Amino acid sequence: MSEAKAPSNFIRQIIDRDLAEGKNNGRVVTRFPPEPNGYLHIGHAKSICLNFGIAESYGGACHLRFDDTNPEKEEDEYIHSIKKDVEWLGFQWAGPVRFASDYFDQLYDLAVALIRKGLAYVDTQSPEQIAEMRGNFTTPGRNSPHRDRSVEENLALFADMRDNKFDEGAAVLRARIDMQSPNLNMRDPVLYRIRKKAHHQTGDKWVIYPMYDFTHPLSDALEGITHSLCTLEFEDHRPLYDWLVENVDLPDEPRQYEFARLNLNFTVTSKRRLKLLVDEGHVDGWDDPRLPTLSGLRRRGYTPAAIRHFCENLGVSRADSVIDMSILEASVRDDLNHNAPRAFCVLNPLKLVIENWPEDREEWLDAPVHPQNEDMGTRRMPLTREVYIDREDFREEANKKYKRLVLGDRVRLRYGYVIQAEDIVRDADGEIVEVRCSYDPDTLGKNPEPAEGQGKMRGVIHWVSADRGLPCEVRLYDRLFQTANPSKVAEGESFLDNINPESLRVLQGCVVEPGLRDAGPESRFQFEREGYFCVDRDSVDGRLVFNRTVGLRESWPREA
RNA sequence: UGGGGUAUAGCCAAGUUGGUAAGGCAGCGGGUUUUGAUCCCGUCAUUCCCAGGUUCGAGUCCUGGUACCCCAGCCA
Repeated sequence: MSEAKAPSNFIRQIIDRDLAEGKNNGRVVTRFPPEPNGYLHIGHAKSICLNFGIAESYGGACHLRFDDTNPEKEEDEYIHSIKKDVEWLGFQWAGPVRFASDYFDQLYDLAVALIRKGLAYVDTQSPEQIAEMRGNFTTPGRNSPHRDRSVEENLALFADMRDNKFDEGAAVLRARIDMQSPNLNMRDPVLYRIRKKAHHQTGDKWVIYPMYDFTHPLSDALEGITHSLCTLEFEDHRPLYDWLVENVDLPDEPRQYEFARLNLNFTVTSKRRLKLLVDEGHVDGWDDPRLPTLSGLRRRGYTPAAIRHFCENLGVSRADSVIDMSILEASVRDDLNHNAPRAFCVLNPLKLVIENWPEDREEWLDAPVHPQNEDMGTRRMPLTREVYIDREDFREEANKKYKRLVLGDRVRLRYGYVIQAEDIVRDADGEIVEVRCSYDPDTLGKNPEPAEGQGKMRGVIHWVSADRGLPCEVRLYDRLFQTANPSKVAEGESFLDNINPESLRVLQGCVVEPGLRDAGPESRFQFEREGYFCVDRDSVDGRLVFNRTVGLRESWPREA
């Protein structure tokens, strides 16, 4: 796969300009700040590629920082999976894994400093009162009766909050900004709230937890982040981000820039919805191959390179967009086409008996591992009297557009001999259970002489020895949802109603070439003429399970 | 309804002192091929949300509209 030089985008232009102006002493430091409350998905990959990609190409650094300010939703399991996914994509964060919770002490001190400046106060109104007083789009907010408490009183109250002297919800620390602001985020936003819940990192040390709006800009400043990249919905928060950076006494002044999040059609990328699909068992866990989670894509057979290439080709802009699933699929096809070893697998076996082939003869044929890349070497496959071909590759009769085996016509067994279908055997129900054929011994590696009375060579089909082939299971996936925008639902319906009932088709009794006996989970192959597949972790010794990553592009007329 | 944003091909997306519409995916036509794949070649916006205006010249500037997205958590 060609090394894509990261295309220009408005963020890189900002950085170029900053560098030209000598800002930040020439440093470029970004961060990827997931909340450990779910698994990473393809949308996060865009952010990861952007942040790490920028650090890489500017000789800067990118931090991995867990934005763990809400102990009610966060879990260790997510921390592990997120680290694994970032590494799997091929990125390495600078320095240690960081946590916003690492800064809880400093954050507390900064909050105290804000109180001292008269820029923050403890509000002991109820949540309902606070919401009511905040006003709405058309009505300005009204000042809290506690807005003008003395610094001393605020200091004491905030200490009481920390010291567990209040019930949950009984008090919050708020910034003292402007209740009249047309931007609701500036109407004295809550900075700290009380949550009597153990935290996965800090245990029960704290009963007060800082809000995202307070934590994020200050964590950025504390880490010396220069460019803090986030998605569009945080745009309205930027004035608050700037307010905090300005009013707090820290040397670095990070800047926030927003870009459009990635949306893919026919799937969902919201942690809430993904979690629901997992929790309600609509899918087989967070790594279900139908999910756009990174672990799901990995299990599906996607490569890190394919995902990175996909993200780099997307571009970065501020326009809302929905990318076609087909573009993601194209990226993995492109990668696997170049890099996946080839193999034969018959998905829907139909027995083919070569009548003029001796019973006990077993001929090991050479085949390239990759027809366009000799460096990948060769593989050997046994040809025996009885082989399996796909039912789709045989018809009693067909028009000339059909390039497979037809009764009376000839076809090549790929990397083997040319055969001619002579007869068929049916079972009691009239179903074809066997095709009898003859082979031409003079056609290995060369085309047959045109001869009288013989059918034409219609094409090439794959096959697997009936004696030597390995039985396996193949799982064919389709899009998880039937509608392009699953979240768009009629009154009273949920996105779950848009689930595609046929998103998974399990094929039993498939047969794969014997060379794959020891293939381990996540090894990827192109099953020639079928598509790209990878070994699923459900495989057990002696019985492989394959997931179809994506089919080959098919551009032939189906009416043939 | 107040605020903040965004509109360039079927889907993304470049376009930066106004100078005559990149690239990717998809599509279409042809060639090669022991994978109906790959690969190769060609083709694919007289027009940039709409309407006016400025200008020799506008996707880029001005004016006025329209559509869509985000915000009223003690979530992130």
